[in-house]
Amino acid sequence: MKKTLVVILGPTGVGKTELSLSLAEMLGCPIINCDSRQLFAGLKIGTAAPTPEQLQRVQHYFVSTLPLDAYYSAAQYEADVLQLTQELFKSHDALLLSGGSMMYIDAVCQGIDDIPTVSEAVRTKIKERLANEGLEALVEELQKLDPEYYAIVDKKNTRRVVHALEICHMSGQTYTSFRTRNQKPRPFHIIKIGLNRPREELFARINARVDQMMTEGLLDEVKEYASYRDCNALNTVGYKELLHVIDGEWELPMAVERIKKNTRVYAKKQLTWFQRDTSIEWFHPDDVDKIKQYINHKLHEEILAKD
RNA sequence: GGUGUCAUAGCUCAGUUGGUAGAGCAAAGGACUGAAAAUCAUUGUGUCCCCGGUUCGAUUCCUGGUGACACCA
Repeated sequence: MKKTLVVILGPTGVGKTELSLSLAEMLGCPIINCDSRQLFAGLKIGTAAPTPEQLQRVQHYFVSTLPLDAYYSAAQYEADVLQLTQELFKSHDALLLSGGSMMYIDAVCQGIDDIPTVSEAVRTKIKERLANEGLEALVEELQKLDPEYYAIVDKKNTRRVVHALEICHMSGQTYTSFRTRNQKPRPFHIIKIGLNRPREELFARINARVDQMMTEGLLDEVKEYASYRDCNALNTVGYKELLHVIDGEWELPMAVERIKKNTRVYAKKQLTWFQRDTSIEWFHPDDVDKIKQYINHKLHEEILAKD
């Protein structure tokens, strides 16, 4: 029988965690976390990570497994999840992948191109040149080294330009040559369940959740890990704003408002990304029975199709 | 009841010496392939409270009304 990965996705704060637990119990399977920040140990309150009770209810993978200063990427996540699913599918017909990190979901479901990992030396070199010569100089060089990517790249987006240039230097080839955008085949079926609510409802939940995080002690959590401020893990909504408070630059109420706003913006960004994916079947998180019915229907259908 | 001030974008307000208006916040929409909760970029038509008057023309000036606030009774 062909194995199935059930993906639960949606904007932050929509209610993925609770529904995933319920589905995991129905399917008798563990949950693979697909939230790029819940991966880091320590970021609990601010990422709304599953609670100890929830972790007890259902076995989770990739929650709090990385040190804050770890280098990690969507590509690494793809490899890690594929390896894990290979193991888990030996004892399960269905697995649950739950989270809102768009690129991580795509990495698992479609794969991302095989691009060389940039060495520390190259990364540092380009970084220095960016500081000394400015973005425009790098854009100009990219035009020479990879005109095809130059034509389509967002020339104001430092990250994109720098990364393309890093790859050119790293490999001696164009960045374009690695960008096949081919969809990689997976040895399992994929069902995507999208969760969404009316915008007002979603935003009200987000605002309330931020207040809740503050009463749970988010400020202390940020203080505790403030020394990791330069790590990517801390470049996260909720953490970056409160670091300004710790530094005495912002008043707390203002920071809380910013966290709410930035979380709302993030939620919208997620929805924009997901909207392009026509394979997603959308539900309101409260329609638990409907969702269960849909999943059972799909699982059954795919068993029949396979047999 | 009297006097005064105010009424402009979802909110707080600016402004137009009379030629139908713009900031902040909020909001909306978008891009995205090895840092992605990251990074980048786009978007302001609103009965200028209502009826009338003056005027070629009123959101702007004037009469009246309505509402809010303040003060005096």
